[in-house]
Amino acid sequence: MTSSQQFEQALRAADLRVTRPRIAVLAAVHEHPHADTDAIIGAVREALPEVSHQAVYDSLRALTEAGLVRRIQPSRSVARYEARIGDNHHHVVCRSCGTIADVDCAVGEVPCLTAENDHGFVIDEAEVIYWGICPDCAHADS
Amino acid sequence: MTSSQQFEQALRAADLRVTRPRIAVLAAVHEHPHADTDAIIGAVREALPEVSHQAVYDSLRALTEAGLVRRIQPSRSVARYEARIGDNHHHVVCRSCGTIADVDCAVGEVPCLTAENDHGFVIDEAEVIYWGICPDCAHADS
DNA sequence: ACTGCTTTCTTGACTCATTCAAGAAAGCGG
DNA sequence: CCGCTTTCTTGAATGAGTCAAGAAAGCAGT
Repeated sequence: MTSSQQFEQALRAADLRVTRPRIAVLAAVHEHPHADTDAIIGAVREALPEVSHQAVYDSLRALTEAGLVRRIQPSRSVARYEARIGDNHHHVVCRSCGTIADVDCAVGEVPCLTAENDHGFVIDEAEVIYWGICPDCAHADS
Repeated sequence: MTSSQQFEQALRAADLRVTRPRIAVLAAVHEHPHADTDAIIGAVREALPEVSHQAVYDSLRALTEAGLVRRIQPSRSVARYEARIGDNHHHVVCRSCGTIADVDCAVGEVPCLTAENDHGFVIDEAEVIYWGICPDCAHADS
C-alpha cells in the first residue's frame, strides 16, 4: 500500500513543499500509469474536487523536475506521466489506439547508451519507444 | 545534386500527384534536416512565395505517409522532418538548445527491436532518442 | 502557537502549432 | 482538351499548455 504518508515523505525527501494537490497528483500518477494530464486532473478531483488545472500542471512540472515522476510524450500524443522511475524501462506504443505498455530493455541495464558517433554530445539518457499494434487492435482488424 | 526532377520522380514513384508545393517541400526537407514546420514554410517560400502554410502542412503529411520523409518529435518540441529514411538511424537531442543530430545505432542494423516482454504487441519500429548536452551548450555553461 | 517570507494555488486570459472547412485551382487519365 | 479527383487558398477554430496577478497555504524562526 502506497499511503499518503509515503508520498509526503517522498516530497520532503525531494525538498518540495508538501501540499494536498501534490500528494493527490503523485497518488494519481501512481494509480494511473501513462495517464495524460486530463486524466490526472480527473483523478485528482476525486479527492480534491476544487483543484485548478493549473495546480495540476504546476505539480506535474515540480514532480517531474524533482524526478518523482517521469514525463513521456510519444509523437502525436499529449504528455503522459508515470511513476516507475530509475529502472531504465521503455515503452511500446500502439499506432492504432495509442495505448502504452512498459517493456524492460532487451539489451541490458543501459541500452544503446553508447552511440557510435555522439557528435560531442554528453549523453545522459537513451529513450526507446517501440511502435506497433497492440493485441486488441490486431484482433479488431482481422 | 538532388534536382527537382529527382523529387518529381520520387513523388510519382510514391503515387503522389506532382505539385510545386510538394516538390519544394521535399527539397526543403532535404536541404534542412530536422527543420520544423515553420522553417520549412520559410524555405519553401523562397521558391514559391505564395504557398499557404496549409499546403505545407498537407504536403508534409502526404510525404510522411508515403514514407518520403520522416517526422520526428522529441518531447516538448514541435514536429520536425528529415529526409534520411530507411537506414535505422537515431537522434541525439540537446536538452538545453534542442539541437538534433543524427547517430547511427551502436547495436546494429535493427537495434533493440526485440523487447523482452512485448505484451503481445506486433512491433515494427524502435525509435531511440538520446538526451544530453551539445558541445556548444556545454561550452556556454563552463 | 504566531509572524513573516516564500512558494504554491486560483482564476482567467492568452499563445501558437496544428487542424478543419468551403470553395477555387491544378493534376492527370482518357 | 474534358471531366473527375486531389490539392491549394483563405480564414476560422481547436486545444494542450503557459502566463500573470492576487489570494492562500507551507514552513523556518521566534
